[in-house]
Amino acid sequence: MGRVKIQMKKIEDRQQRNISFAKRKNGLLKKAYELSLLCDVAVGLIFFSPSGKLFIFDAKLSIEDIIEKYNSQPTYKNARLKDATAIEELIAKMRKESMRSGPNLRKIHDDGVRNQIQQKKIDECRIKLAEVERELGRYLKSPNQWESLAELIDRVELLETTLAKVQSRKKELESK
Amino acid sequence: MGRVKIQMKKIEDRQQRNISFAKRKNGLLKKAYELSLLCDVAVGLIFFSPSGKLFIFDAKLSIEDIIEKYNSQPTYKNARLKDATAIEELIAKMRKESMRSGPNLRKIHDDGVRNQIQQKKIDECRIKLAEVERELGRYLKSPNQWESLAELIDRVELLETTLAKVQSRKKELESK
DNA sequence: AACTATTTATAACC
DNA sequence: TGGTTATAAATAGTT
Repeated sequence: MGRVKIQMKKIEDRQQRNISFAKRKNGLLKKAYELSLLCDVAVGLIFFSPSGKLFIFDAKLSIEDIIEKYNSQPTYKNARLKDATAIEELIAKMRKESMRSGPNLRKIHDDGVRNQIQQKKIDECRIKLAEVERELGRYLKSPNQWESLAELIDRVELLETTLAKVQSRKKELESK
Repeated sequence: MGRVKIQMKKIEDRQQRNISFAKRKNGLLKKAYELSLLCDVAVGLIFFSPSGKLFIFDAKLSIEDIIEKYNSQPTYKNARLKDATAIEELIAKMRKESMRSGPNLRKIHDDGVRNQIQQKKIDECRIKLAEVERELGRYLKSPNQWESLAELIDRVELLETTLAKVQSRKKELESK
C-alpha cells in the first residue's frame, strides 16, 4: 500500500526499517483493536521494536487473562498447529502472489515506568485521532446522513451508561 | 475498506460478525507476519474466535518465549502514572482538530439559511460524538485501568458536556 | 511530521 | 461457501 509494492523480506536499511516499524506498528494495533471491537473477541498482542522494546496490546481481556487462557486451554497445541497450517498457507499464497509481480499498549524496557504508560496512551491517542480525522472527512462528504432521531437516542443511552460507569469508578477512587 | 464504511462498534448480526471475523482474522495475521518479516521483530498474537476458539500466531520467537520475555519485564506492573499530560495534550489536539473542521462543515446548501444552521449543529454534534465514541471504545474495554483520579474527573466533565449537548439536540429534534 | 500515489484490505454482492 | 468488485484504508516514497 504505498508508492511501490515492496518485497516481503527484511528491510535491510536500518532507518527505513525503523520508519516502517513505526508506521506498521500503528496499523497492526488498529487492526487488532478493530477485530476485537467489531467481532467482540479478546485479542492479545506482544511484540518488540527493532531496538528490543516490548509492546503489549490487549482488548476485551487483560494480557494476563489472555495468557492465562492460553495456558489453561488443554487443547491449545491443537489450536496452534491448526492455525500454523493456515498461516503457512497464507504465507505460501503471499509468496506466490509476489512471484507474479507482497486500549492498552504498553511499551516496556529502558525508558522507565512513567514513559511507558505515556507512550501507551500516546499510541492509543494517535490511533483515535486518525480515526476521528477520517470520520470528519466522511462527514464533510455527506453530512445529511447524520440525522435520525433514533440514532441520537442510541447515543444518549450509550453516553449515559458510560457516564454512570465513569462516575462509579471516580467515586471508587475518591473513597480511597 | 469495503463498499461502505462501517461504524466502529460491535457487529450485532451474528452471521455478519462471523464473516467479518474470518476475513479480518486473516488480515490481522498477515499484518503481524509482515511486521515481523519486514522489520525483523518478534511478534506474538493470541486471540479468540466469536465461538471461543483459541488462535495463536508467533514469528521470530515461539509464543512461549515471547510470553517469557513479557514476564521477565514485570516492572510495569507496579507502574503508577502521576501526570496525564501527554494524553491530555493529545485529546486537546483532537478537539482542536475537530473544531478546526467546523467552519468547513458550513457547506452552503440550496435549502436556505435555516437548514444550514441546523445542519451545522448536526455536524458539530456528530463530530463530538465521534470523538467520544473513540474514547468510549477504550474505556469500556477496561474501565479499571484508569489510574489517575484527575484524569477521571476530566473524563466525567467531557462526558457530561457531551451528554448535555446530545440531549439538547435530541429535545430539539423531538419537539419538531 | 505531512503528504500523495499506490497498493492492500475488506463490505457488499454473487 | 468461496470468489468478485467497488470502495475504504494503509502505507512507501517523498518533502
